[in-house]
Amino acid sequence: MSVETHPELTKNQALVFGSLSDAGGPLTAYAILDLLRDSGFRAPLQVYRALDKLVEYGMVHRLESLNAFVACSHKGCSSHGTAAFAICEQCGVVSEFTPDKAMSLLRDWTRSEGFQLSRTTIELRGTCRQCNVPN
Amino acid sequence: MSVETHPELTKNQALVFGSLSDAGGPLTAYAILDLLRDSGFRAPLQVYRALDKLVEYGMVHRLESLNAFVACSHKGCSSHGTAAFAICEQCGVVSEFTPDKAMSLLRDWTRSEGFQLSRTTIELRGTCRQCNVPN
DNA sequence: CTACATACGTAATAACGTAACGCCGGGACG
DNA sequence: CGTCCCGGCGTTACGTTATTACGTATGTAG
Ligand SMILES: [Zn+2]
Ligand SMILES: [Zn+2]
Ligand SMILES: [Zn+2]
Ligand SMILES: [Zn+2]
Repeated sequence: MSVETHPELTKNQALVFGSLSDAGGPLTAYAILDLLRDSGFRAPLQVYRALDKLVEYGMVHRLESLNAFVACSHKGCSSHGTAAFAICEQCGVVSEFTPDKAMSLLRDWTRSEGFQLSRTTIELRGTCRQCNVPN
Repeated sequence: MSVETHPELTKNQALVFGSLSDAGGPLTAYAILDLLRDSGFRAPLQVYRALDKLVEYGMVHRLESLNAFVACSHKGCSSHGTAAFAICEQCGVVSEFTPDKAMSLLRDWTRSEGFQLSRTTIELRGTCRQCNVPN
């Protein structure tokens, strides 16, 4: 993986990334917009443009099954491989992990099919340990 | 049109499933709606309600990264485990496969975390063999 | 008959996402 | 210096995806 030291964030990118980091969990683009109205945000595009860059930089991940975005849980966001997410349907907590062995098997399949892989989405839905306790 | 096996489908469910089967690939809910206007469909909810049931029956899968739906490629739709999808970004072809070994590793992770798994989304984006030919 | 469950039809609205326009500031380069 | 280009930005308007709310019809159990 190339070591992507990435340029200073623009003001809007920093605001959006700050919102996601502070939230400590997933936010939709429109939720971010609402959080940033006091900072001058007025339209969805301002959020989506910043999110596009942050995703490109690997600092933010998109959760396809939620139509939401979450700050990468890796400190400093040094580049990492494919991320996977466990999403609790009770409490909404999202845990990011790196499914290296599973990815290796998926890549075996893509190679055998001649499929050139560019991006992988792995999202597990269920109930986290906290929400599982019988009470 | 298409096969009907499995639970007795209602008229609307059969129409939606037929559209997806005939398409041989993913369709959005609104694309299905347009296809079925001549059959009397007038509103998105008619499509979404049918899709909900078809997904519940395992006859249709939702592609989260496309906001689209696809008929299960297992003819007869005998029950199967978690499905995974390779989506060609050039030609749009979607290949369904069963990532049993990768799922087993993902389940190892969920067990170790006490996460109770209910649904899994695995979607690979890239370029299929056809679209990869040097030419 | 009543109560409940399931499917359905329709209208309206919410939630998510993008196209198109123009403006501005900074860097390349003649 | 002037001019060109380009990335980021702000705004309007629009397109796409999904749900809420309400009412109807039908079948079945008690
Ligand atoms: Zn990450
Ligand atoms: Zn939880
Ligand atoms: Zn399937
Ligand atoms: Zn292709």
